[in-house]
Amino acid sequence: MTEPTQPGSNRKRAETRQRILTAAGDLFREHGIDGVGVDAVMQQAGLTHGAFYLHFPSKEALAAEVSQTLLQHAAGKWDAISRSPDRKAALQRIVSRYLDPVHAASRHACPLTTLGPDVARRTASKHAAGEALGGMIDALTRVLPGRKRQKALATLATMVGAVVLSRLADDKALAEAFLTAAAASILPANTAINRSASMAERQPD
Amino acid sequence: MTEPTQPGSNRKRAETRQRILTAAGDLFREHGIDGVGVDAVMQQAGLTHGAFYLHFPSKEALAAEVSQTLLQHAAGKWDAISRSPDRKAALQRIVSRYLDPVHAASRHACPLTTLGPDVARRTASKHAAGEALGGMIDALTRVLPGRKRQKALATLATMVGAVVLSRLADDKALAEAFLTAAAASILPANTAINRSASMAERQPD
DNA sequence: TATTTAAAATGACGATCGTCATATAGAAGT
DNA sequence: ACTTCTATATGACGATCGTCATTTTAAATA
Repeated sequence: MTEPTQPGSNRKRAETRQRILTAAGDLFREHGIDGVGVDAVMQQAGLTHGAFYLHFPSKEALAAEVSQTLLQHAAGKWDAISRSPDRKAALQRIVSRYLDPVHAASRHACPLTTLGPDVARRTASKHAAGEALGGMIDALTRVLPGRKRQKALATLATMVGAVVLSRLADDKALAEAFLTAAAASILPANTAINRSASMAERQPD
Repeated sequence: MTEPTQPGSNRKRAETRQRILTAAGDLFREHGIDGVGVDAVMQQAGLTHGAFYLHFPSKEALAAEVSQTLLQHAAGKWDAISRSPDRKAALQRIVSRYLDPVHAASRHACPLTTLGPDVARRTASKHAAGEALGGMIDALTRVLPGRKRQKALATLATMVGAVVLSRLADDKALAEAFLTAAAASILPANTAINRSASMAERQPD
């Protein structure tokens, strides 16, 4: 037994690394990647800024790994749900969670909607996020009636756009209207949206 | 004729202001609002950074006005097109231009797709963009079959999301697939997409 | 307990950030 | 030609940016 837990104290090292990663994930989504400095990330992780370079070679590398981690987490959840035998219920669950007003407005909203353009501008982040994005598309394809990939692409676009616009709307009623309109256009007519029934958008007929 | 052009040299002043505005519009869309400094904006406008505060009280105010201006420009174009008697052709024109692969990937893509989250984080910018956003929704409502506002909200979400995802996709084929999938889901089945017919997404059946 | 090793803290670097006080220059009006 | 005004340029401020060399702390080994 020369290595009880790991060669060195590798476990603690990995834990610290993970703390930095989650701190950055929260702050990046809230203020944008360029809106957050390395020192703010380290402070939130409970360390001083100098220790950052013990764990990551650069802020750019951190951004790439955050993009990947955040998106992989979302893709994993979708993947699990999408393997349910009741595909109709699975789709309903994915969509209504994604478009839930509280979740859409929160700091933990999908990174595609809070960091999309930021990631798109960074080659490394873009590439790191590629695989997870594919996973989300696959999960959506699996639960959509017809299982057409093209439909999944359009559906994902509708969901992402609705949350982006909902966050951008200055008026609360409009913010919710984007979400319910997107849900109505994706879900079959009979299934309703489940959470926080707000019905902010009223339309004759 | 005591004021041939304007009281002072107000015309030149307004021109300079406009140059700053367009320079900021280009740079912000390319690098994000937080990714561009005041001096970079002024340099692109052909001035030194100190003169900035002759025209704007702060970078925050500039960001708000840029958001408003860029979105108003887009809303104006949509509004004009949407008043065409041939509503079907108008819709086709708006959608196929927005989802054109060259335009979507360009530096001049819709500010909703390049600056959406940046604007959403800034109260002033958010509020400044509100009216123009309403104009875009109205224009879309006008040309959509049924003229339902709810449908317009979902359609706008699909368009915005498709361009965001297209810019984020690391693979060119996927980038174009998002755009054509969105167009196919918005436009009636018979109308086809007009530009740069690439057909990157192939699907049996 | 003494020694080795790895993680975190400290403090500094050059650059850039947003902001502004001051100086210059050039046009307008007399 | 002389004065007034206003647009722009200059240069500086404190703060923060990303990065890293150096030192301190603490854990593991002997």
